[in-house]
Amino acid sequence: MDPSELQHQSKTKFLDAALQVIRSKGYTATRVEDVCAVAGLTKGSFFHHFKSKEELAIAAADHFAAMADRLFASAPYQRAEDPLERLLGYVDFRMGILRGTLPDYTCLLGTMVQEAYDTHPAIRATCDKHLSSHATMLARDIAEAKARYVPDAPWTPESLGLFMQTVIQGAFILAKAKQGPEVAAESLRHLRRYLETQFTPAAQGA
Amino acid sequence: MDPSELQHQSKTKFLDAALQVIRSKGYTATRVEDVCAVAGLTKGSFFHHFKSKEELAIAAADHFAAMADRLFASAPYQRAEDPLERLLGYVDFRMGILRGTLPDYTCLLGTMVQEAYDTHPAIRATCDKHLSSHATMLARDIAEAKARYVPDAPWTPESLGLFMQTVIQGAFILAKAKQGPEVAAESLRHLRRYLETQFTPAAQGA
DNA sequence: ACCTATAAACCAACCAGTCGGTATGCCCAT
DNA sequence: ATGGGCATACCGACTGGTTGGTTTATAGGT
Repeated sequence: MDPSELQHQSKTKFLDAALQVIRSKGYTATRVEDVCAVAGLTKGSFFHHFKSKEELAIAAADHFAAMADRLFASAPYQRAEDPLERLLGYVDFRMGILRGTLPDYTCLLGTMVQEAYDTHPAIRATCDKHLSSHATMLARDIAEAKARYVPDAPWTPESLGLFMQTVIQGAFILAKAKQGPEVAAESLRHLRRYLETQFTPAAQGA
Repeated sequence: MDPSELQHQSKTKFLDAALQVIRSKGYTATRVEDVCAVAGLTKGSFFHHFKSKEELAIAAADHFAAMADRLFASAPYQRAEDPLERLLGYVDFRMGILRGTLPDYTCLLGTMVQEAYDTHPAIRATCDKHLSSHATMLARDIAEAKARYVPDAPWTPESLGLFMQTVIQGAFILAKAKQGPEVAAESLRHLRRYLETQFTPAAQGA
């Protein structure tokens, strides 16, 4: 086996373990040894691959964002020709992945940035980068749909993309409070309804 | 000075300090001694008033919710006769209180529940209780406005009240990521626009 | 021989919670 | 009115478990 592939394997184990543990307990309460236990490796190996716990958090954020990018890039709704259909497809798709336990579907970036925004600037910056880039991805479809259906709508594509992120992040908080995805799904339905109204010229308010 | 008032003073100092520190650093990263330092009191006094850090968190959540209740109960928009005007007034009012630093205007409940939902069931339950009760307060105005303007709208008042909480909580996450309230205010503008469309009979989609 | 990955024992700092003690004020019996 | 008993508020040194990070050692591939 290629040694760089071996490294890759162990590092990936740590990163996957970090996703799971941090999304359950938050960044601060996550112990390096928790991550090692879940990864099935030891601290010696951990500090061979990461120079600190904070570096793990940043790498985990990158790892998470890369996974999310692949997930959405390969989702079936992407094949729709109509940008609005893709946008609504995105919301429906997000509703569909609210499965399993809370750590399975909540967002690592939102979890970490809430805790670390003031105390760990590097983590905050990384979470911001990925959250914003996800919103920008949405903004591309939004811009296309806006040009096609409601060119005079009173919002920018960027702003609406960020609003979609806002709803998703808030939905996870309520889901945690209520211990289940139903309230999150219901919020996504409201979001979908908002998008429908905004892209329907007849109904479009000021 | 009344001794019970004295107790009240010190306990309140701890609670106010906890609001500030936990909203900056999160629950886990908050050290009891941080709270003591901000309160200007000592650990001995702290553990005289609270039996554990977790009990502080729960008391702080209650304290925060009570403050918020007073704040919104006495806000000027409450005087409007029209329930829809009160609802939109609420959103505008929330936009208006996005002032100062992030710990000044973000929500203790959302911050704590995100971190503690899995590890501290009692904290989770308390946060849920207050978040839900705030949403229920909104749902009262929503129900009145729905009856008056859009009795056949396709959502329940409870669901829309929770959605408003969702947007607010998500807005704080984005504000933390981007280090300022602008993105939160922009999300509240989208929320306001959604409310306007949903309470305008002509524009109301299925 | 050398280098990477992993292991395991170890260390020093940190921190929630404890404990012995002081101060203050109230109640009530004398 | 006074002094003893008692409860409450507070202090700050201390403790014991925890945990991020280090060090030393070993296995195995080249």
